Amino acid sequence: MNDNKSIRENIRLRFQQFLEANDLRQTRERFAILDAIYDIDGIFSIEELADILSEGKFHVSRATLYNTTLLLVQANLLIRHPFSSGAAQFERINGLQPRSYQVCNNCHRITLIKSRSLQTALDTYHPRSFDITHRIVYVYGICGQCERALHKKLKNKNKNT
Amino acid sequence: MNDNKSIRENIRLRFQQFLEANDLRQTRERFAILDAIYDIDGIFSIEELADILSEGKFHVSRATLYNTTLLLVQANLLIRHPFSSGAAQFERINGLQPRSYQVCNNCHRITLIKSRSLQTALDTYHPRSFDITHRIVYVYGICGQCERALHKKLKNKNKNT
DNA sequence: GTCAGTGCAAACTTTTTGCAACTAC
DNA sequence: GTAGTTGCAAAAAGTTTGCACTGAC
Repeated sequence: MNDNKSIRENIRLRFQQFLEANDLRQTRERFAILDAIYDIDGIFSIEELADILSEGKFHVSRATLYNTTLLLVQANLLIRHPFSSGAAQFERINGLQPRSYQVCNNCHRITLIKSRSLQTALDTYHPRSFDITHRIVYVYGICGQCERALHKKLKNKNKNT
Repeated sequence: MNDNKSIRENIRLRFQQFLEANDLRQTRERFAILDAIYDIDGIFSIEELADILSEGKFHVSRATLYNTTLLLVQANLLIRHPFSSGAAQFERINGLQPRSYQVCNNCHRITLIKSRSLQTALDTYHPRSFDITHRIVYVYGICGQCERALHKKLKNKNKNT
């Protein structure tokens, strides 16, 4: 299937339109960065993005990476996650569908939630005088694996008292 | 109403329980920071938190602030937002109720959404083997004010062509 | 040809770390 | 008394900025 290819074309077109609408130039760097981002499956940092690009023999400076990721976030082609305290973490978005993540407070593992009911529930929310570009849900908690580990730990602790 | 006071007591108790459960010490600093956070209404940075504390004549080092905010996030008494690229932005949570935010891509203004339907929709989501502590929804888009401004700008641009 | 965009490196901001002093348990 | 915590300051990590050069329009 060349579904993936057509998604890319669509993404590139949307970025192009965004640049035109905002009187910004269509540079090789900007499209190379967009392409690199759509090569990455999942969450990445600026550092990792720079690595991907240089592997592909395309060098861009830090300044340009920061500048372009900011533009992509504004263009709603990229999201910025609230995880971690160090480097910013990004993830590409295809656009309109709401994305939901399950985040474990303990092991910090992040899982994409694919709940039909949650999706439709979000779709039904329509605020007045606010033009939605995308929605993200974070469900924080303790995953099954950590739950069992913590439970075991607690049991051992009480035993020793 | 002393509702506020009882919420505080409850929060302090929950932090205390969290510390005990994790074999962590109950220090003056930790509770002072928790108190300061619950004095702040809305989003704040580490810097602002330090200011609030020193106004209250309580000095704590950066190291302790970073350490304690991390603990509070783990204890689900504090959330960390994905906004901005510089300093981390935090906000207290009372706990169980899901929180929803409307974020403007243009002016970056953040508004708390109080939608009954959105709340209940989120409440109906129950994943298997995942113990939810809290949920946050971010609805990104363009606010009415920016919408009008951008529209006007676009009109002027076309006029000049 | 002009000026927005880029690269580079330096500056700056934010966060983390090491170690001595302190204090909760 | 013994760790876990804290403060301080230094180091590291991450991001922004200034300026000269380049290339999109």
